[in-house]
Amino acid sequence: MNLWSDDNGSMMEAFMASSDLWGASSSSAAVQPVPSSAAAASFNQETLQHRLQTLIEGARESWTYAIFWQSSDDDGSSVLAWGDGYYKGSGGEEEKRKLPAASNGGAAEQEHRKRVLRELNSLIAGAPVAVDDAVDEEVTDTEWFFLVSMTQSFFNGADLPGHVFITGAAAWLAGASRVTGGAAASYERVRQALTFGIQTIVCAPVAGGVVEFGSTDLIYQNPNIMDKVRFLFNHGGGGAATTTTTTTTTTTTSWMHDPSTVTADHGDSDPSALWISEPAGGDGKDAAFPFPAPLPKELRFSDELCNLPSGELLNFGDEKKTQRAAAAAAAPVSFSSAVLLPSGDSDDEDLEASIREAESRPAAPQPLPEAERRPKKRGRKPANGREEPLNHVEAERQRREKLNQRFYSLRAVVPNVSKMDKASLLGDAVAYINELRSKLQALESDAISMNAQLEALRNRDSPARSSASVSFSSTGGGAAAAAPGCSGVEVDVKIMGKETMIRVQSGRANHPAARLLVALMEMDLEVVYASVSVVNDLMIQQATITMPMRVYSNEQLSAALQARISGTRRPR
Amino acid sequence: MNLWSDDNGSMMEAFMASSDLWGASSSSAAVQPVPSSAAAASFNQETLQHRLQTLIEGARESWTYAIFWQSSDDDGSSVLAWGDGYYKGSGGEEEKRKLPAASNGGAAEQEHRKRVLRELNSLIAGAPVAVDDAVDEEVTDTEWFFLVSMTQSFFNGADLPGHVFITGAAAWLAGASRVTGGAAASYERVRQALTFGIQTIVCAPVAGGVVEFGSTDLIYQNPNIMDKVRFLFNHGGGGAATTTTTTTTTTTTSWMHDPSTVTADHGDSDPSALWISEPAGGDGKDAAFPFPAPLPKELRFSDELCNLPSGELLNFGDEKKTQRAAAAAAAPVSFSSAVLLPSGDSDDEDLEASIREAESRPAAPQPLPEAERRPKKRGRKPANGREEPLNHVEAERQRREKLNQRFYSLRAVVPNVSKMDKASLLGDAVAYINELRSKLQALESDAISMNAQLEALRNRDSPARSSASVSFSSTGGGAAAAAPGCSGVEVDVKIMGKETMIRVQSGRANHPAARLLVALMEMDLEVVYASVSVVNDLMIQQATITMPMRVYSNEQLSAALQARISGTRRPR
DNA sequence: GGCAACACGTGAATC
DNA sequence: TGATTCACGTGTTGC
Repeated sequence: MNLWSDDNGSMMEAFMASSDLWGASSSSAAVQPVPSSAAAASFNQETLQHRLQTLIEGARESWTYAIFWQSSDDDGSSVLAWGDGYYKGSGGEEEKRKLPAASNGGAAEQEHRKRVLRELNSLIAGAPVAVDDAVDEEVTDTEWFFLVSMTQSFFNGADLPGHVFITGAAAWLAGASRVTGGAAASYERVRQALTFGIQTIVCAPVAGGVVEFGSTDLIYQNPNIMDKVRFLFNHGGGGAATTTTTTTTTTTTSWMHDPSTVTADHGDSDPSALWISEPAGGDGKDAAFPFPAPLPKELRFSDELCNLPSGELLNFGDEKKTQRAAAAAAAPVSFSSAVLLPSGDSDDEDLEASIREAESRPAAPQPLPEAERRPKKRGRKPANGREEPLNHVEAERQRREKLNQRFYSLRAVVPNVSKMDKASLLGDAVAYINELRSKLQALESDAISMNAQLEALRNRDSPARSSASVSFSSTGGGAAAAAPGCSGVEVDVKIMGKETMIRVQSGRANHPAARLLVALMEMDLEVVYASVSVVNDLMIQQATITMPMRVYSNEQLSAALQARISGTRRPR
Repeated sequence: MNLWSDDNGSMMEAFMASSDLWGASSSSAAVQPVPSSAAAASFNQETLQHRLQTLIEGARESWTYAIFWQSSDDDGSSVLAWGDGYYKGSGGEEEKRKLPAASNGGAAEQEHRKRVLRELNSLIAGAPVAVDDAVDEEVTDTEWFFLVSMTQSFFNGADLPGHVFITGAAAWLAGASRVTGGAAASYERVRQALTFGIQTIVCAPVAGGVVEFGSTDLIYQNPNIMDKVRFLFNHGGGGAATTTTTTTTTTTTSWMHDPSTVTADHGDSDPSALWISEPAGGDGKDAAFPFPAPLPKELRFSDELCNLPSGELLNFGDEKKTQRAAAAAAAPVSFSSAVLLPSGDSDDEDLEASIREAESRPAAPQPLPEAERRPKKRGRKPANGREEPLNHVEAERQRREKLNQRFYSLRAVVPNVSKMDKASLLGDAVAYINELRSKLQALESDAISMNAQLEALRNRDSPARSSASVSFSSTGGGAAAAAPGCSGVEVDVKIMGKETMIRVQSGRANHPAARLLVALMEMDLEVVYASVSVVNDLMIQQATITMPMRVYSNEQLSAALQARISGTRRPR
């Protein structure tokens, strides 16, 4: 039941872009005014709309909606306001029947909703043309909840999104229908969601705001969707380990980067956070929901997940797939109504597509449906005639799926990914690995030297030390007047007992003094005296350092300093 | 000029697999016997042959041959012997003309070579049938060099491959023709290569042996091909940072994992080693060689390399592309001769393919060839009729190329990749990142605790000081002698015209000198004089800097320095 | 409308 | 021989 599928996608974009007009609308809905929703267009590196859609549509759970709450903290107090949203609707056929009967509040409420929608529609369409009978469809609870959300905002950490944004800790509320009196219900938004039939609501902090998504189903915590959030809403800030679980019924368990587990199952599990599922509760009122209670996570085996039961990994949101799923609900209906309302006639002509979509989503327990699942390609030539390629196509689909899954995982562990595309991700991953590695190397050498110092300090009580030797540097060796191609940095080191004298002659460019001192710092050598002088373009440094218990040899020292001073790397 | 293209590839495999017979052959070639070449078939996770071919064929430079020297150190002494090889030949048309005239040694040598080849051929074909006139083609120098290589082996680090294998450091010898008396010529293999017209020879250590490849062209060092070596010859051992440059004419420069640079140009440069090109020399006798001297590396810009001049990144060896290139030389010739000899008639019927291959390899300077380059797809439906998709196809090709390049780079920095496929690579990369991260975290906490211990031990000797400690060891601190705000750092700044005098008085702990100088560096203030002295536990720094055009005010400067010196952040 | 990025179906090659 | 991986050309979407 997909609203604004591709057919009216542009219309929806206009709808979203014009949301700043809403504050001026004479909407009679009892909601607070929108503070500054003009931010929707300012976040433009791929439309938010599309990312939300990707997030929701690709998931194997059936999420109902997704919202990006955008922070606009230009003024002192931060405020989260509607950034963008995507409404998918719940499962499909039961929504129309169930919800109006349940808690819709009767005719008056419906009339109210319709009136508001009419006004909104007229705002979008520019003129109030022919939208009257467009909204005589019933407005479901979740639709209404979603639409009303557009008008809401949260100041200074207020309510659930605000809290998540301030604390930087994600929240996953599931099964709240059974604990309406619980702690989470203190949030107005959660309470509201509950009354409108949302059973699961998740808020995750992202760059510049909070992503909230929810479902009328009971969905237990799983990391994949959080990976996806991080991937799609690339938040460089916040750190990669800020997510935390908060559940209404279970204890909070945060799990940060346990490498053993991640390494054990080879990157298929979420590397940044583990969501402990709540085993109890949830009388999943939607019996068709494919993941009963302790959803079958794929922590199955270590090396490769090539031999998965087919259909297990089909959860990557992509254009075609979204279209495919959306095609089940795309119905011939008047244009402006299609924007806000799902068409009532769900008996569409594209029956196969809906069937396929319905049976490809629930991870089919049988190994392969094989003969069914007609591909029903959209705009491709089927090359029909063989039966072999159908299987091949499926296999290839799964291979791509797996690859994308891996990309998600990689994205989740690499911070500061510059762009969203795969090539950049790979490049950034490489850079990140190198950064990590060099950091590790630096730390390791630090640790070694510290260890040596520690040892030295400990052993200083017992007077059995071997110092005294005075050796001369090996680098310069008299001639060595800046060999061709070399960097023109001369380093002389004289170790004299506990103290060591260092003389460095270099150019004056690139801050050699800072380099020398940083190098000494990183080797944990304390400076007792130093002088820097510049004559013409030559810089001459002289330093005396203390090195209790000769941690480094003469050669090590001079080589290290030489490298650090003449190196291209700029210490920071 | 592709020997053993796909058409006779199986024949070539048989040829290679039967190489253990060679020791028993009555070959009259003056070469040492092969010790144990039966290893060719033991390295089976993708044929070596194919990987060598991929390595060579995909590169943008025109390599002539590639050899895998396999180590068989089952017995105590290690020995490198012929593992597998791939011969591509040089450019093409000039080979036949130039080489026989140059140094072939005349008719006697030719007769000798032909006789050896005949024997080899007869060994392969099983019976000496009709191979007589097959080898009346001239045997070029490089072909001969390659073939003779099959019979060679290197004991215990002897010669260039042995040395590379023992030291684990790659070697890139280029332009050696001008320095025949140089150090590299002490290697017999290099000398031999030179005499047979090889101008560039590269040896890289890989898992279980050494990959050697060479060219009759002068090819300067570039990291891409090394990435590819690492990717194709997945060496889990050896570490990813073992490569080192050795050039006959320039000084050796090794460059290990400089993270700043890698981060700066965003993973497009080779992350593991930088090959300094030799700017001089190289009267590139092949004028058509596309990369003149300081080959245009892509260290061009920082963020993304989307807008490359098209055709820049075409260097990934792949089946189709290899086939395409090979098709240029596949000529109708007798079977057994085609195995060892290129057919003489280079005027092939597949003219378009050769043209396309010839003009797609040299990175075309013009933005896009546009109308030319007929796709000439092999088994695909062309959907001809439009002219738009041709460009699209090219763009897509380049996108894939870039992605693969990134995969190579990633592969190069991730050790222990379990399998060769992309999905495993990604998974392993994720695991590796997490491993690194956890290691780093552990080390960091170790460092903190060690630092605390160190501090404690140091303070035990002279219990008179808790003053001025800018200790960042927030962990053990206890009373945290360094109260926030009063860090015990005094900064005086006097701006006097262009020069500015700075005086800093602080504790001696935590390297305040380094902090000061780094702060100055980051504000881009050049030091003309500085002195650091320590009296008791007090450090007094004095510095004179130049500040043309008063960029900072007195207050800004002193505040910034105060913050940086007393801050907890340790500059790196 | 060009262009970049992506997923898809498909042919081929490998094990 | 079936499974799996890969690159290619193509359609599509969003800027």
